[in-house]
Amino acid sequence: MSHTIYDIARQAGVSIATVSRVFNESTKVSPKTRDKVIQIAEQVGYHPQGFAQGLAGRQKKVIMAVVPLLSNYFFLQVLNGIQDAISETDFELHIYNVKPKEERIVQLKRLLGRKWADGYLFVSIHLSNEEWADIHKLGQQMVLIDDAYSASNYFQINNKQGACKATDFFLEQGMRRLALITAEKRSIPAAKRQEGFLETLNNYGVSTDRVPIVTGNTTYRHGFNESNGYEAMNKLLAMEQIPEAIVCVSDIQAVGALSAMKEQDVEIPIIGYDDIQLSQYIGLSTMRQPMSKMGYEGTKVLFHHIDDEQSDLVQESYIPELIQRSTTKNIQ
Amino acid sequence: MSHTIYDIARQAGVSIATVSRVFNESTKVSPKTRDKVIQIAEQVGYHPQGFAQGLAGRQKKVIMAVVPLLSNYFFLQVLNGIQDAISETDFELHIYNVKPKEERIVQLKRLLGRKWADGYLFVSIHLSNEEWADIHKLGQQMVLIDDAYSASNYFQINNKQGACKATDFFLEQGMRRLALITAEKRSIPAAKRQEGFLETLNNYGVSTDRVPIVTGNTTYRHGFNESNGYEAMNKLLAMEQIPEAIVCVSDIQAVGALSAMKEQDVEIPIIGYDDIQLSQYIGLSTMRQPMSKMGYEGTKVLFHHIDDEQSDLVQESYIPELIQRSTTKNIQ
DNA sequence: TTGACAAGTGTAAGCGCTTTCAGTATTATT
DNA sequence: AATAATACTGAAAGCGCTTACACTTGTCAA
Repeated sequence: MSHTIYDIARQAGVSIATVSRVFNESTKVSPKTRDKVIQIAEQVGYHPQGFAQGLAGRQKKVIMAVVPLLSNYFFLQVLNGIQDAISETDFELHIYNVKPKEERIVQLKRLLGRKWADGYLFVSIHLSNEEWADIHKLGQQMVLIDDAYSASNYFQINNKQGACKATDFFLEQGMRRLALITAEKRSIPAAKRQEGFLETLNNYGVSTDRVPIVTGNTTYRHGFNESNGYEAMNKLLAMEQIPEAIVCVSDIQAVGALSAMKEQDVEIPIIGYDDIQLSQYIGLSTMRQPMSKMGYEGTKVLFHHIDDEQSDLVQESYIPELIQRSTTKNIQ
Repeated sequence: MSHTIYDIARQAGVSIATVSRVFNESTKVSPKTRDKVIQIAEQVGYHPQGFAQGLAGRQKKVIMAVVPLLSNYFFLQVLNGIQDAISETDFELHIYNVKPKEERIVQLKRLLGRKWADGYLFVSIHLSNEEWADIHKLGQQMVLIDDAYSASNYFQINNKQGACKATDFFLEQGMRRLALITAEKRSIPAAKRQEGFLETLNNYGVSTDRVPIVTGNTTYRHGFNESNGYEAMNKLLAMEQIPEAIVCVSDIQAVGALSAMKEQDVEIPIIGYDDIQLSQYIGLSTMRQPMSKMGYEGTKVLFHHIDDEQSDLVQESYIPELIQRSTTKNIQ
């Protein structure tokens, strides 16, 4: 039923070393022998077993992308970029989805310890420096996407700058009474975005003492959810002086905020963050991040490091781009 | 740097067999020895290498989900279900994304031949019977999700029945001048949905001779795209007698159709198909498929078959559910 | 003709585990 | 006390491959 390299070797009248060489296109094999082996292999549908190759060889020809709960557009985009880069090689991509029920760090250490792949891409896995240090110590090639750790390759997004851009946009329009819809403080991206918002106001000489910074009570996904935005917006609408424009730390919250506005029949300019697929359809202005590019470039860098362990670290921070849609078009 | 079972055995003063037994929780090991081994392993951060276990053992403890271009909500939902089922076990889930640039069947045969996993879940991989037969012959445990092949386990959706339900809904409201926005004929789901549409009309005694069945010219993804729906809708709007209601073979096309309606400032009831995430936000009525359930159940079945190779085939067809939202709410 | 070299191939030693089988120490049974 | 049963452990044989090394030819310059 199942053939091994021995079967092929026997049938082709050669040694297993030769069969192996044919499949690895490594050392010279005479065209005649090669053809014979290939012919037999095709006939019986033989392919070298991944596990045996991985154990015996120096490379496994596998890249593993480690992602958290596979659930949103962000990963899909990043994965597409990764996919593109992998397609150019003879590596396989295996995706590992961290299980929500088990402690992350334990799971990751086990995964790396099991040495499944030649290199790992961590997508949106947010760990503390100590935790990354722990992982890094395991000595596997890796690149982080959407997180940063000083001793590793990473591609991240400058959350602060993104928020600066959004805030700047409104200030340039002459608006001064801005508000921020934020998420939980312990979310680093949320914190950074908030920082950018405040800093930009300061730069423009706008006092930040009484700037409304609100979030909802729904804490699912650290507050990055629609209900949270809805609740937050209602808080803003309940204020005696309603803000002129709103910066929001995520599109999904902005979606909730928009429903709240609609209910109260008001229209306040708003800029979200992430450019989720939905935003395009509902005309939500947003900060777009170069997701697929990060995936692609990150994978390229990983391959470099697999080929040459000594190559220099690559650490990039991209700045998001403001995509203007209808939620900022009615201004003026 | 990297430890093997020998290092652990030596440090713990036992044989490698014992270390192996500790990690496999198999035969009895005295608590004392077990603790000693575990302690040492934790200390140095040892985990058995996946490749060595896979080669030596009878099980690899890996399930592989094979998916096409990872790009839409459908897979994400299915994957969530798979994930849930996997979480209940000590298996790992590896996701394999078929590369668009290489011929599918070649890729799949190679993948299975390499024996990466104990079982395979094919999600939305549509092949002909001959092709499935080829794959099946490789003798791996597998279940198809969103496709069917008689000699294999599968979980599919009854596309025809779904379309029947949608069509039925409009007919029940007394409407008779219906239209269908379809996709390319070579897409089996599209063809089945069209079949259901026509059959239902027939059942109600509505002549199907001149029923408008249209599609756009954009063939990307077999016509399952927004532009296609937009173009198709414009064709319908250009008819001398505009239909009373529209059944559409996909939500994404319905989205395009809705923009076309908006442009011409008309509102015609429409039901899409798939219940993509967006539909909820734009209020598109649609046929919802039990995606996550299929993933969950499919994985369970796969485990059964891995445990007991002889167990009976499971072949299920689910019927989608009509989700009514605003695009069908204005009816009478 | 001879030696040097290249090209092609085979032999065999692992890679890091699992698992069978056999052995020893311990406990239970009569 | 003698025997049987049980609990635990180790030795060693693979799992299916890669690859260093050795070997056999054939070719060509000297």
